[in-house]
Amino acid sequence: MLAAREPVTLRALVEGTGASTMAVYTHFGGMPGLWSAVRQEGFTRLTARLAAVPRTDDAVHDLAALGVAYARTALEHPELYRAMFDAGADLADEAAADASFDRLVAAAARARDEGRLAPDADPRTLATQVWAAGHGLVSLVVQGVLPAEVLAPLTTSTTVALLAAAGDEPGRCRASVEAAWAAG
Amino acid sequence: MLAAREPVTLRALVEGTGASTMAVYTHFGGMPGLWSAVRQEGFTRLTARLAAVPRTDDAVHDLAALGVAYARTALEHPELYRAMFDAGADLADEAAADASFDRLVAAAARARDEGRLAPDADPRTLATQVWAAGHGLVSLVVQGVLPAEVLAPLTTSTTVALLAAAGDEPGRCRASVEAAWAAG
DNA sequence: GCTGAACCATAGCGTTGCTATGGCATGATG
DNA sequence: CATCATGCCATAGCAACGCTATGGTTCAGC
Repeated sequence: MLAAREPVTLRALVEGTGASTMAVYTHFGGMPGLWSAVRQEGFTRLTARLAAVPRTDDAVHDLAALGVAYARTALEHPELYRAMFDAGADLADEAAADASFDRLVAAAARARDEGRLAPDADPRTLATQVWAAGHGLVSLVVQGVLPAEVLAPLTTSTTVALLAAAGDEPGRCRASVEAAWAAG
Repeated sequence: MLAAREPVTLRALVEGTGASTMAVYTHFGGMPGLWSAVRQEGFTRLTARLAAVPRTDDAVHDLAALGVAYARTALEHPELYRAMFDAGADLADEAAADASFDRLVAAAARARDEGRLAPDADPRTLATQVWAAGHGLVSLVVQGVLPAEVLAPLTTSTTVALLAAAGDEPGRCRASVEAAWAAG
């Protein structure tokens, strides 16, 4: 129903499944609980996608590859992505969302430890910047404000700008990030 | 009702106004039309806020000041900001939103023309990057994912990174952007 | 074979957005 | 001045929404 852009109503949901509306309440405790489960599933899929990103010997490439996987996941199921970041929604298992973010922090830390970034660069700050910028671009694309074609080039240049500001050599950085987008 | 975080229902809206539900339909054509008008009002206010940003002789400072005004406006009325970028909503007058963006593009173009940025820097691309990154940070703060305290420093460093990548001298750039946040 | 708990189908409540209808102004026209 | 046309809104009611109370069904454990 999300993919078909149909309004997700309780009655339409159980229609055809042979179950009645009560089944939703016994299993999810109501409509908000169902949405919470949907978001949970979204973050679970996202975490699985990020976990499947292979580790290479280029930490900056891997950091960018996480961003690529993030964007691809979001664009594959835009409605799910919007549901994940829907307002006024509390996530039952916040660890799922944190796990994805921690992977980004770890990649940034590795890039720093391997000498690609300045020694005083904060991986957490950098990861937050990359994530927020990517989230902003993906959000605008997902809801049609920006065309999908600009996502790759804009995310690339923004990521390169952030990493270069953190100490990486711009030319080498751009090569790593562009390789990640080409591979993904 | 937005500020009080009450659910905006048609019946609750007309209660106390002496009018009936039909008034909403004659003036707005229904509930979607009313939300469209709310978003319109949001963009109108945003445009007014950005128009009130004074022009100095530092184009980079002015560009950052637009970002500060944007963030301040969003955080003052978080529910209005969320409504403005709500999914599945078509804006009646798209020119209002474009007007705000054009101010950002103009500021970037001025920075380039005054020699702060590289001659081949594209103002439109840079403006889109700054806007998307700011939108991402503001969105995450507005819905409580990130704490409000990180907005100023993260927006500052991201903006500096993007402008530095576009050719500005990092130290001078940071001074300009930080001055904008201190003034706003 | 009995008991207790878990689960769900049925029916119905209150509220939602929305529409059909009719009454009441106001302003132009003869 | 009388008449009609038009725009606006109050009333009443409809279909659909999320949700709950109730009772029937199923199945594991003793």
